[in-house]
Formats: sequence, C-alpha cells, structure tokens
Amino acid sequence: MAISVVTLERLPKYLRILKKMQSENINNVSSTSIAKELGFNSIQVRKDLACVSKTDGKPGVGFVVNDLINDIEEFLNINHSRDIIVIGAGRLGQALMNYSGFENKINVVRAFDIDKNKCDNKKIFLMKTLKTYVKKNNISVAIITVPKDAAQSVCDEVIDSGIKVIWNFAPINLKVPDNIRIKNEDLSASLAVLLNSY
Amino acid sequence: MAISVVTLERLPKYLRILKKMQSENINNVSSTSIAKELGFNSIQVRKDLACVSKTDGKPGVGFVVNDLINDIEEFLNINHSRDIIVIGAGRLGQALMNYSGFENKINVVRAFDIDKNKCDNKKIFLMKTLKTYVKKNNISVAIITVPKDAAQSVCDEVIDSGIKVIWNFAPINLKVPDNIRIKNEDLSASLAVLLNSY
DNA sequence: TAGATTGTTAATCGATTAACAATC
DNA sequence: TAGATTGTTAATCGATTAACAATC
Repeated sequence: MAISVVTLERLPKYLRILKKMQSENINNVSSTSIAKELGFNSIQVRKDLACVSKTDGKPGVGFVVNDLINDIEEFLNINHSRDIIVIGAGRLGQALMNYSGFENKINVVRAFDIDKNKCDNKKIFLMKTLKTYVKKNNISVAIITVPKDAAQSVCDEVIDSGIKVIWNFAPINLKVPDNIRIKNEDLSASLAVLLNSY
Repeated sequence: MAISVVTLERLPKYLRILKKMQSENINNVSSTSIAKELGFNSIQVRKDLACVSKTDGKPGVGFVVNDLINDIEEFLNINHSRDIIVIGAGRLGQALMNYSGFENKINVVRAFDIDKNKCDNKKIFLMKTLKTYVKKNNISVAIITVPKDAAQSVCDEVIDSGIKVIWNFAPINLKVPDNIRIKNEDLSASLAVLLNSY
C-alpha cells in the first residue's frame, strides 16, 4: 500500500533525531525512545519505520541507527543530491535559499527574479534566463515566493519552463494542470491552528 | 465537540475565497462552488461551515458571503487586532514581518535580535528589551526564527518573558512546559511530502 | 533466565463520503 | 412548480491505539 501523508510528514522528524544520535555515536535506538523524544506513540513509530526500513528491528534491542538513516533517506528519495530553485528573490525567497533545515542533499541553488538589481547577488538571476537554466540542468522542483498578485502568472511561466513540482508560498491557491504536482503552503492556516487549538 | 485540526486548517482557505468574492460584490455562495474552487468535497465544506456559521445556509441559495466572513473571523478569533512578535531578525524573520498572507487583524509588529546592527531597522529591537515589551504590551504570541543551535535557549527566554504561544521555524523540536502552546513548523516535512506524494 | 522490545492482529476512534428528505 | 442546495443520518474509509505472542 502507498505510504500515507501523515507518515511521510513524520519521517523527517525521525531522521533529525537519528542524525543527532549518529553524531553522538549512539548505535541502537528503540521505537520507544524515538516516540518519547517526539511525544508520539511508540506503536505508531514502529509502524512508520516498518514502512521504510529494510531490516527488522531486534526485539529487546531496537534498530540500528545508521541503517535507519539510510533507509529513511532512500525512501524519501534524498539519498542523492538534488538541485531546486526559488522563484522570487524577496526576503522569503532568500531565507529559503539559506535555510539550514532541509536535508543535506537538497540544495537550493538559485533564485530567479524580474528585478535586475537583485541579480547583483551571485545566486540570483533574471527571470528570463529561467527556461534555459531549467532545461539545461534538468531542474524539476521550484519554490514560488513571489507576491500574491503575480503568483499565478509566474506559476504558469514556471510550468512552461519545464518544472514538474511546485512548492507555493504565495498566499493564494495556485491552479495547475493534472501532471504538475503542487503544494500550496498556507502559513495563515498554520497560524489559525496555533491560535485556536485547544 | 471541539473542532478538529483539519477543519481549522481549511477555514482560512474558505476565508480567502470569500473575501475575494466580497471584493467582487458577490452576495451568495454555495458549498459546491467553494468546494470546486479548492478541490474539496462539498459535503465537507458544508460540515466545516456548520461548525462555525451562526445562521444556516438557505437550500437552493447557499450562504451569505458577508455573514460567513464574519462568522469565520469570529470563530478563528481574528476579528480583533492582535500584535505578535518575531524572535530573530534574519531573512526569514523579516520575511514573516512583511508577509501579506496573514489575516488583516494579525500584525507582526516587531522583531527582536541579539545583533545590535540589525536594530537600525525601525521595527527591530535588541533581545534584552524583549521582556519589558512583552509585559507592557501584553503580547502572547511569538514566532521563533533564530538559528537551530540557539533555538532552545531562545525559546526558554521567550517563555520567561511571558509569551504563551510559540510558532517555531527553527529546524528542531523545541521542548516547552505543558502550559505553553507550540507549533514546530517543519519545512523539511513539507518538502518530503511534496517530493514523494503519489 | 528475565526484561525489553519487536511485529502483527484486532479494536477503537475520527474524518470523509454517500444517501436523502427538507426547503428556498 | 422544478432545480438547486441545504443539513443530517448512515456507511465507508483510514489512522491510531491496544493487546499479545515472539524473540533478542
């Protein structure tokens, strides 16, 4: 069965803990200890790990930290390096270019913008060079951080350039064709939950 | 019964559509049309709206746009203005200070940072002035955008200043006492879902 | 061995969707 | 009236949690 979105969302959290343990030379880990660290249920952790790990955990011992890291990275498809780009070199775009929380092999390599002045920065380029760059370097993932009103037309342009996967931070629901994968990141939804949860 | 998190997350999306309609002088809206716009199921939309709207929709007609906006805003507790602050005036912190996607009444009024040089900006202040400001202005919500390694100690300091609700963007799971509400925003989890969903 | 932890099967819980009578 | 749309009740679906035998 295909993995569920909720499990997918938990995997990076496991990965973070496992890498911390790795850096502390801890060899084995139990689902109980991972669960405790994250405030999850240990059965849930075990079920999640069962979806991705190639070797079973050992009763009484737990899992091998290094193996688990490899298995999760392979499953998440982040065991090979991957270049992604940002459209819109405003503050948010630049923040994402420098974000330290993405997995090691994910590199936000370039931002594109219509503003010539922004292109002084070594990693920011003019929007009109987008299509050539995407084709030449086989980029498939783009993050959109342009202002709301520009977002849909920029999105169309990005798709035209050959991008297949879009992560949208503009506060608008972008419409894309069926063959394009999109996630509309909704910060106001996150805030709504935070302000109102129990 | 308490509202579910998933419903809570959908409400801001409805609000966005409704406000767009309001600006276009559309008076009535059906759950079907909202659902279509967002790619949701119309029964789901109706159920969600039933949780928050004070007056029933009219069969054959739908809901009154203006009323729905008021009801959702009241429910989400964003019908009165609310000041929130940012801790860490890096690119992400500044991006959030200028983000246009939050609801009107939510104002990110100030950022705090340990770097004196950043405080040239009119809205950025030294960290050591945090506690006084929070107490004096009765601030209850803070966004943390400091580097990962500083995050937990900054978080402790923020709690000590009197903040009750924390929205953490640093890529680490912050630990807080039971009486503090926290959301660890996990961008690498979002990316994991995007790269691997179906 | 005894204790810790595993994976699996079954039970529970909650969210989504379907069906449908009511009504503007 | 006929068509559109509502709110509610029941069915389905999937995720979480509980129970437990197996085993290191």
